[in-house]
Amino acid sequence: MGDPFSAIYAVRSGFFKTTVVHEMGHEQVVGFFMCGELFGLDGVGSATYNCTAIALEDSEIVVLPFALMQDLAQENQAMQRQLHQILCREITRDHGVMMLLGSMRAEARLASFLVNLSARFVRRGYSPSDFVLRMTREEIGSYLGLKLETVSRLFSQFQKSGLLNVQQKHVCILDPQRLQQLLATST
Amino acid sequence: MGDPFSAIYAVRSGFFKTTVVHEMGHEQVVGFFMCGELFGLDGVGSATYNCTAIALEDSEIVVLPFALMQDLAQENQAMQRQLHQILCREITRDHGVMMLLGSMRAEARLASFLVNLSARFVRRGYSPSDFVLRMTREEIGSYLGLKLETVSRLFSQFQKSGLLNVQQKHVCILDPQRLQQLLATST
DNA sequence: CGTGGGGTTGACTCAAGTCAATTTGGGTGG
DNA sequence: CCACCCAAATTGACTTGAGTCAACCCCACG
Repeated sequence: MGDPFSAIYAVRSGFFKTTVVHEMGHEQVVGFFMCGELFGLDGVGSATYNCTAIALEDSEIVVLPFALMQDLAQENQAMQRQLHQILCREITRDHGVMMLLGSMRAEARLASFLVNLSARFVRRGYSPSDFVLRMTREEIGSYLGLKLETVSRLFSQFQKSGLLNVQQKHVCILDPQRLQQLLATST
Repeated sequence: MGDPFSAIYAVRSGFFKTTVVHEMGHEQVVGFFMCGELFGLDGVGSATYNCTAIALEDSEIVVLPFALMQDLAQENQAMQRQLHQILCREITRDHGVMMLLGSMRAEARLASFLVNLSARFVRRGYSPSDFVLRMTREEIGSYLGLKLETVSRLFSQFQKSGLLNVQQKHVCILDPQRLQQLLATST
């Protein structure tokens, strides 16, 4: 954050979080990015980045100089459309998170988070039901607008009710169906 | 929402809200737009709009066909940059809302909302301290992740503590300084 | 002049936060 | 290789901020 904007970044391997900081040191996670996903888009409009990105494990990224992308977009219509799509998808993604933070109960938030992760893993050819979280409970909580204790309690509760198995960072989803249904649990 | 995407919209006069709907009817306000602001950006990436826009009073809009804007951007570098900036600003704006929803107490959320409105009014040459809300308590609540009763109570509380005067939709900010300080009230 | 949607207020409830004690497990240095 | 260390995670007891439910008021509109 604050660095002059010059490029956007594609995750080649590994796992990242992005955070924004509020007045006076309070910080919040605004996104998690895995292989094949892009971050740094928030800098496009301003002279500097508005987020800080942090690798949650050893990772590799591809640097995409934005000036170059703009030139390509100017020459090539398909490329331009692609670029706009990328920016817009970030907007839509954020709206989803706003929805989650604004109107879902803690239970539904965590369920939504897990369903989302699962979908992203499966798209990459990993198991949809068996994965390792790269982030801490505190980071999950920050992203979901919850305290770390609440996140921990919810994991335990989900486990007790047979939805999944948790062993620290290792999660195994047992009943994806019921997890999905939790999302609809209205306020 | 759901209509085929074709254009973005600039508010020429009046006031709009945009909403997204969650599984099964539950709806949330994701933005308010006044004179000079743009909405409909959420449709850029997909074939259809992801939000519904609703005028909160008699309003006029300028329709900006997106295909046309893309053509212009392709010819003109400054135009292209402008367009990217517009999209990105929406992302940054959303991050701000995520921060608000994820980590601020009810009091701070409403204060933030009022400070933001005030800044936008003053930029348009209106009074920063004296304005009429075009939206209901319920819409404010939906946007801020609060219930309408909570919003109403907060207005009363702010009034009692001399921060502002409220008379239904008419708001008069008495102590902008202290209102600003409320934002820092950490969780 | 009645009607109804929006707003206000009070009493009560409960989901999530806070504080604090304890466990787990990975990583490090002797 | 083992013992220790410490950050992360878990769990319990208690508190509290915001939600819920319900009664009532205000005022714009037909």
